[in-house]
Amino acid sequence: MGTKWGINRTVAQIHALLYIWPEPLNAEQITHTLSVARSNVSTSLKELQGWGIVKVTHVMGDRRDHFVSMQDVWKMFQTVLNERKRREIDPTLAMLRECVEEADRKTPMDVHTHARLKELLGFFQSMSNWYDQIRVMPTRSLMKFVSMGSKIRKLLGL
Amino acid sequence: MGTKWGINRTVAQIHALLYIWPEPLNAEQITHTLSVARSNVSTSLKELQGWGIVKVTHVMGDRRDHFVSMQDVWKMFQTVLNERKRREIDPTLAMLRECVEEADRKTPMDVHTHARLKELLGFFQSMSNWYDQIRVMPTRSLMKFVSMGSKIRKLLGL
DNA sequence: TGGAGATTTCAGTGAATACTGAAATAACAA
DNA sequence: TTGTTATTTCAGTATTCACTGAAATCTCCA
Repeated sequence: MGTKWGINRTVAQIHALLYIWPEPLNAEQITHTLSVARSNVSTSLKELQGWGIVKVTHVMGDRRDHFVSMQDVWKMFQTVLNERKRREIDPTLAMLRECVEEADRKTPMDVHTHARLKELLGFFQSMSNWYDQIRVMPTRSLMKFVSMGSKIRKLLGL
Repeated sequence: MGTKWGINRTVAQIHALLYIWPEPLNAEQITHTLSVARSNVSTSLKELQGWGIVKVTHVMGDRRDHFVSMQDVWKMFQTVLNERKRREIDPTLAMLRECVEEADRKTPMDVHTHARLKELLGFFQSMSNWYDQIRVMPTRSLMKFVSMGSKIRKLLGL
C-alpha cells in the first residue's frame, strides 16, 4: 500500500519492522533482517525520524543507536496527517491563493476559470481547517470520532 | 502535490486542464496544449476515466471523443476517496485479517507482535467504516461536515 | 467493402528514484 | 592523542516508472 501513497519500499519496511518488533533495534540488525545496505537503513531512519514516527533510544552498555516506532496507531495517524498537511497542503494552499489573487487582478479573466480556481481554493481551505481539528484532538477523541460512524450524521442533523 | 501522493505528472496535468477548461477538449487539443505524446494522453485519459473523475462527451459534428472533468470538487473528493478505499484499503484490510487469523492459530505467538497486529487491524477497520460514511453522504452534508470545524468536538462532547 | 480518421497497444527509450559501497566524519574509550 | 566502532555522505549504478512513436486496431462513412 505504501508505494501507492508515495512512500518508498525500504522506508515502509523499516517502519513496519520497528512497529511490530518488541524491542528497540539498531541499524545493523535492521540491515541484516531486511537485507538492504547499511547506508540505506541510515537514510531511511532519518526519513522516519523526520516524519516523527520513529525515535532513537539507547540500550544499556551499547554505544550504538537503537530505534523504536511510535506504538499508538491513532497517534501515528495524527502525526503523519499533520506532517503531510504542513509539507503538501499548506504550500498548495498558498499557491492557490496567489492564483486567485492574480486572477482577480486580470480583469478580462475567463469567468469559468475564475470560478474553478475559487472552488478549489474553498475546498482546500475547508480541508485545511478540518485537518487542524484532527491535529489537536486527543487520541481518544479521535478514536471515538472515527469509530462513531453513522451516528455522526444523525447528531449533526444532516 | 500529485507526485507526493502517487499520481503521475501527465495524469495530474490533464486532469487539471480539463478541470479548469470551460469546454470539452479532445485528445489532440490536450496533446498540443501540454506537449506530450498522443499515446500518453490516451493512456492518461483512460486512467482518469478509471478513477471516475473524467468522462467522454461528444460535440456536434465531430467524430472525435471529447473529455470533461467532474466539476464539483467535493464530489470529486468523495469519488477518489471511494476508489482509493476499494483499491488500497480493502485489500490491506483483508490481508491484515489473514495475518491476525494466522497469528491466532500459532499458539506460541509473540504477545507483543500479536497485539500490534490487532491494533493495526482495529485502526483500519475504523477507517474503513468511516470512509463508508463519507461515501454515502450527500455532497452538501459532506461540505457542512468538513466546514464545521471546532463545532464538531463540542457537539460530540469530546 | 474499402479506406480515412480516430484511438489504442506495446516494444523500446528516457527520466526519475532508490540503493549500494567506499570514503569521510563523528563519537568515544584507552 | 590514537585507534576503534558507529554513522553519514555521496558518486556511481541499478531499478522502476513514465513516455514516445510506430504499428495495429477500431469506427464509421461513402
